[in-house]
Amino acid sequence: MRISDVIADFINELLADDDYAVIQRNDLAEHFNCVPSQINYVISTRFTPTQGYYVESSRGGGGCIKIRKVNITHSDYLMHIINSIGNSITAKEVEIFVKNFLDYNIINEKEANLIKSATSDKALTLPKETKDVIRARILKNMLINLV
Amino acid sequence: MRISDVIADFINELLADDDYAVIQRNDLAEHFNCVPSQINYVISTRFTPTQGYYVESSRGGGGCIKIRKVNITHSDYLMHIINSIGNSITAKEVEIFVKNFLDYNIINEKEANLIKSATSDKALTLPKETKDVIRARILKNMLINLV
DNA sequence: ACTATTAAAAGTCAAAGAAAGTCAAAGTCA
DNA sequence: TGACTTTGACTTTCTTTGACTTTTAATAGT
Repeated sequence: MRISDVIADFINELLADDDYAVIQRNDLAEHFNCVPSQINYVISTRFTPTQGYYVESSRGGGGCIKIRKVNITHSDYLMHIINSIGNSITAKEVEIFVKNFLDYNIINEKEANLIKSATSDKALTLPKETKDVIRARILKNMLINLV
Repeated sequence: MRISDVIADFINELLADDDYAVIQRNDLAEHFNCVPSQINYVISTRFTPTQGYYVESSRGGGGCIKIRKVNITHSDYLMHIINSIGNSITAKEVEIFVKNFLDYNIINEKEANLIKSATSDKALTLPKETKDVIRARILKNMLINLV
């Protein structure tokens, strides 16, 4: 069995008990006898927003990685949307999604406005191709927090 | 948990009771078993004017540090923050702002998560200089919705 | 009372330390 | 051979520590 899968299983086990797993990259790497960056690999391939996870981390003394699992059954509609978003999206498309979420009462006005303003062209002053890619990343990360 | 966070929490607790906290740097350092300058670090990273705190101190015998929480209305506070954000901001700084908004009951958990995820390094995979500039733009755009 | 001295604070700043992140090369396996 | 995995050198971020500086209240000496 791949070491990546072993580590992923370990994290999943932590997540089975609690909906947060807090790990320390170096400790975990030592525990599994691998290089620290392997942990990043595992997270970036198996704990992405598309897969229903939200990850935060902090560096420096006392730093750690926090992985949150989202309760998918709660809103598979949103999960479905998150999965359907490619790696690039326009502001217009975001607006349509947001309007639907509002219609379906998945989010409220305030949340809708937060999403729209975070992903607006006004905020993202970047070259077109980069802009739409970053927008997709932002949107997915935000949506995972609404599930 | 980081010693800096422990100290910050301690000060916040003092501030929860009263609207100012008076501490003695050396005593506090001894109490938490750290060097005195650690207290300065905590204050300069977590109790800055932009975060809504006003700090005074006096040296010499009987000297002390007085931290006051500035009391203004939510919308004034938000406007103040929006104006104080330059054209660039780090994820760490956003986190501290968000923590303060939560403390002030300006936003709820869900909104806090939305702001953090929209401005996280995870979402903004861009070169450092660009990243912090875009982050500032996103944050300001989001905050305007909360005023 | 009025200095001069002393000691008790707090402030500064840079180095060291402790995490995590990135990226590309090398390896593996279907 | 092409996609996925493993590895490691290097980078970035944040925290902790400590030596040195500055300020000022307290105290002692006249």
